[in-house]
Amino acid sequence: MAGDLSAKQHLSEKQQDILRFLEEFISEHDYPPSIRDIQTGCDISSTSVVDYNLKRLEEKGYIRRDREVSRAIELLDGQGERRRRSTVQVPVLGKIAAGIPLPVHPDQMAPEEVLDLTEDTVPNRPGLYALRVQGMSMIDALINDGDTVILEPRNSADPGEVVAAWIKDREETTLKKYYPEGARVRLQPMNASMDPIYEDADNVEVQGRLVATLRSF
Amino acid sequence: MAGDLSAKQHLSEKQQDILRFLEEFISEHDYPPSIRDIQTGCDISSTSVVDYNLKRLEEKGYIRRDREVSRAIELLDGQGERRRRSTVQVPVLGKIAAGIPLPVHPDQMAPEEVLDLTEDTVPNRPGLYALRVQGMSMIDALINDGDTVILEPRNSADPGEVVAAWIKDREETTLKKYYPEGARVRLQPMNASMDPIYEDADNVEVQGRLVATLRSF
DNA sequence: CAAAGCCCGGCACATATGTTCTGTTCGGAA
DNA sequence: TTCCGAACAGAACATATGTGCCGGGCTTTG
Repeated sequence: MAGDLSAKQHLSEKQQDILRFLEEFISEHDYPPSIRDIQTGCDISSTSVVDYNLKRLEEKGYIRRDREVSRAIELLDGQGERRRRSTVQVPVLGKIAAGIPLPVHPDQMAPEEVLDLTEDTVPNRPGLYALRVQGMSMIDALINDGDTVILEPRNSADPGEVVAAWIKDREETTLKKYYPEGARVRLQPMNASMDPIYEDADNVEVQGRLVATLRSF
Repeated sequence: MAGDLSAKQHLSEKQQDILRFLEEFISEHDYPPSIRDIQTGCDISSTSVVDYNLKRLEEKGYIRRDREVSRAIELLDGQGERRRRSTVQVPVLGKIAAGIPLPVHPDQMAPEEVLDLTEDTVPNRPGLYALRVQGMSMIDALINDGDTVILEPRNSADPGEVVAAWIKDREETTLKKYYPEGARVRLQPMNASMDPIYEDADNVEVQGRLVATLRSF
């Protein structure tokens, strides 16, 4: 028990109780409880006891408080890191299938739905949007029917980035790794066992960069 | 303008300003601002003006307030639905590669990292854990090197579910659709163009159910 | 033009809420 | 025992914060 460096510092039962209550309250209300909310919620006899234990929790890196500010409690992870990362709202602009181009002006479209994602899922960049994949035309990009792809609007790409490319003469959008090679472009499937295709640079139009893919079951 | 059921109701510039400030403040502090915070943050002359516009925002379904409670503002989506879904903490328990079994007792392992995910990414079920995929042995499940898989601990599965199955005599974990067929089990790759494999039921051990996969670029 | 309604300013008020002070209780150390 | 610090009780205090009221400018409507 002693000298256990990596272990969480000891929390009294009351402190664990408070921590649980904080989580529950916040997830229910979207704002933190007041000291008296905690008092009644955890059956504690006095506000000073709550305050006392909150101070201990703050010392141990489980919460952060702003003095004099009501309900100013942030949940931390026990090592002083913020636990509740901010979320990013990503509009779902529609479906994508082989032969259907991506939306050209994502900003102007009315989203049919908005995804709430954390930065553990997608990096927070401006203009991100999502599309539902319909059909299996992108199986060579390891993307299946029903998956969701997150894209960042782009007109060009650096070599090696995964892009949504509109191939003009085929009238088709494809997701591939992008390698410009002089007058032509090599488009490499994500599945390393598959062969690349080559197109004239004129024939390829970068429409966006692939940022993430999601699949739920 | 009248009778437009689906459209968002008109928001004054000041109201949009307040809404933006709310988002910004909450994502920065993890707790909502007070009326006076909004006042100074949006350069509004009086608390009553803030209050007035908050009332309008509440009527229009963009926020919800609890009366008499300080900082009790929840963000809604304009149709009365909660916008800030609660997040789920999913521990990353390690890597997975061909030939490496899944952790048997996920609860007891110390996570090397914790993912913060919304319910738009994974359903909130107890015991979820994540693994980083190493190597391309799961390419037939449309899962690539570097992907993250989210699993739910399970000892059995319903037909058609995607499971992590330990195949004893091969000493290998595989992700496939699970179809029990009498004394044997059909394991169907997720890529519909690939053929299923068949194993004796005795030789297959369900270790978990695949809940989601994530890929970032 | 008057009446009505929307939006705003300024201010005082009530209360919601964090803080602090004084004690008390309980174990373990000296 | 005595001493001391951690944890707890209870209450008073100070301020942070939501609310109500009154009035004014502005537009709309008749």
